[in-house]
Amino acid sequence: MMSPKTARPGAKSAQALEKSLDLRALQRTPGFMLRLAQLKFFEGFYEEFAALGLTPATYAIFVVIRDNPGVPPSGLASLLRLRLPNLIKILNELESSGFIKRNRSKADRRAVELMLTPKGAKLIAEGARLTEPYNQKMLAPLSEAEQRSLLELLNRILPF
Amino acid sequence: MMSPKTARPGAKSAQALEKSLDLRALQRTPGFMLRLAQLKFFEGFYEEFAALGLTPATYAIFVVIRDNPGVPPSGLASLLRLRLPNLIKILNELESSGFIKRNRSKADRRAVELMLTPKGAKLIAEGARLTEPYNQKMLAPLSEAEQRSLLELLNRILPF
DNA sequence: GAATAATAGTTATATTTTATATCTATTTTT
DNA sequence: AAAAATAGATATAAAATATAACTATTATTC
Repeated sequence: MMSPKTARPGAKSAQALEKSLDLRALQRTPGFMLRLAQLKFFEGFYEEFAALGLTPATYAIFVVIRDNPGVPPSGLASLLRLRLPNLIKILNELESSGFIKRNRSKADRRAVELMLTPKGAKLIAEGARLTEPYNQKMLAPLSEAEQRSLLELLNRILPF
Repeated sequence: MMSPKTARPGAKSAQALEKSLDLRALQRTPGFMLRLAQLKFFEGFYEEFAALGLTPATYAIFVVIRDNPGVPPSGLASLLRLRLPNLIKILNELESSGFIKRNRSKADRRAVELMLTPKGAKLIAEGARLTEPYNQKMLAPLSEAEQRSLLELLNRILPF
């Protein structure tokens, strides 16, 4: 078995250095830990869903439209914490790719009602099949009960 | 008492709309909830620490240097999940503002050792006083035990 | 009921954040 | 000694996010 050939005794790899640092203050900082956890989930997401071309944002958009056909862009934007112009850009792409459809509301002709096309419904159905294994991989260090607990605590600190 | 004057019966405010949407799928999606929680913490952070000129990133940088004087930029970058060039830009500002100091390592003259100046130490000490009330505000819906639990679960799914 | 204001959606653009490519100086490897 | 690797830094590109302004429609006000 080959021992790691660290030429100079004092030298430390990035990983070794992390282990030797005093990180206790950051570990007790919820905002920082949330950021790291979120980065981990996003990186994992791109790996898992790359084949389908889904991003975290489009995944959420698809799910909300699927469960709430007719939802307006403004509702979607405020829910997902996206600025409306940035969401519109994404919706334009999703529509021109044939995944969603925009209908003008009859009651208020300014308003737009969003819905999935069959093609969009198929895509998010495929994505949904990857969701469980992906979540399990991300939360692997936690028991089922702990996973539920984490989710519940997160829900509690958020408005809905 | 004035009733909200919604002229047209069918109309819904953004908030009312959120309440009427089916969000159960997203609520069971840890990655999405983590993102929302992180956004909440960041927004709250900017409000709370704006007077000190601290951002989430500079706060973390100060804390790590404070607890680990001599830490190199590369170690800091990998720990905070920042690309080195982006961190360097921040370090340049912090140094030219007199908050941190760069020393060339004697053992390896490529390496840089970071430390706080007295001015920097004072700033993070002031910031530290705001930390507890800020965290309490962000986590207000949770009991003390639940707050500890959330923190522990987050620590468990992360590498260190 | 005509003028005024407000709203939903959209486009264009600016700002900020994040990532990549390249360079110097130094150290390690061969 | 030459070649390769490393730490830091600079310049630049790409991506994400925010602001301003416009159109069409609906609501308000006088």
